[in-house]
Amino acid sequence: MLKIGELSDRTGLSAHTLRFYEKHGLISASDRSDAGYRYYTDADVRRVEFVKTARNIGFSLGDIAQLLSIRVDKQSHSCHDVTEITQHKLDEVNAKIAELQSMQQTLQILLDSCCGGPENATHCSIMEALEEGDIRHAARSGTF
Amino acid sequence: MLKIGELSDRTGLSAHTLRFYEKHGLISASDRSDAGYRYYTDADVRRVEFVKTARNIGFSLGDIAQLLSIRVDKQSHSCHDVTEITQHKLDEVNAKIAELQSMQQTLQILLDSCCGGPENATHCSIMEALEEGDIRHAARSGTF
DNA sequence: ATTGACCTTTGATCCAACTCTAAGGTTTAT
DNA sequence: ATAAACCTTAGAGTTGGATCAAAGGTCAAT
Repeated sequence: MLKIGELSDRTGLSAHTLRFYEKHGLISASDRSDAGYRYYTDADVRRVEFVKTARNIGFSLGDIAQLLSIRVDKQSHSCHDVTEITQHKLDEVNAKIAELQSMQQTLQILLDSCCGGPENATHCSIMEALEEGDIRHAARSGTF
Repeated sequence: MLKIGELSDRTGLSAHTLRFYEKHGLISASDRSDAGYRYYTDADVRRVEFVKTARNIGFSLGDIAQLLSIRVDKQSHSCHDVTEITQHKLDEVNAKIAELQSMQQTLQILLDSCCGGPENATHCSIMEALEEGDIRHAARSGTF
């Protein structure tokens, strides 16, 4: 049985983060000491590792909650349930990539248009382009 | 002289957002009525459009503040100053794209490995991969 | 017995870029 | 004169994923 600090050492997630995940229903300690210390079993460790792997791939905590609910009762869920979550995430990622590629192109065009030298910016073509506003459509939604 | 609602109509930015930008020093009204109503000139409109264009490309408000300070005194700034901001943004965008492409690949591999059918998830290869944790390195930093 | 490392909780703070609310004052048209 | 549509401010809330602080309780080693 591991205490939270030991679980933290083992998983590389901070104790803060582990408590945060618990608060959000992703993980829990199998037992508590009289003083309230969390004690984790090997099964708990595996669950935390599962969360960590999913998070590293890019799944949100909400996605992970869904994956965990499948994990604890695989019988009642289908492969389709799992691929649906995965496909949805992939769609999100692809949309974000497309958006960023649009920015990338615009930025590259701007850079290509400007000398980038020590000349003063009175006739800087980047500044002119921003002034004109005749920039290709650039998608924008999420924060970046 | 436009009131904030008229500027909002003209630029497509909400009055809330215009006030928000003002609070953050990006824009301002050239004048105020006795009652405190903001009044905007054509020059103000051009500045707001500049902000909007830069924002649409993907520059952060902080970046835009820098670009604006160049804009008001182009003499004292060089093309290099402008390309530096732009290049920095491009580097950020490229880094983010690389990260997302890593996620994309991982997700695609997972999807390819799974039948996605109505079979129960007892032997789902996606679940197994998450369980094993032997997933290729996936970069992670910002929120997504 | 005391030091220092650990653990507990609730609740606050951070980031960016808004978005909205509350509670009121002003302007314009009828 | 009164209603509708506008405007003002300070400040709170949103999202996601942490991250930290305060104030204290517990435990292992010396």
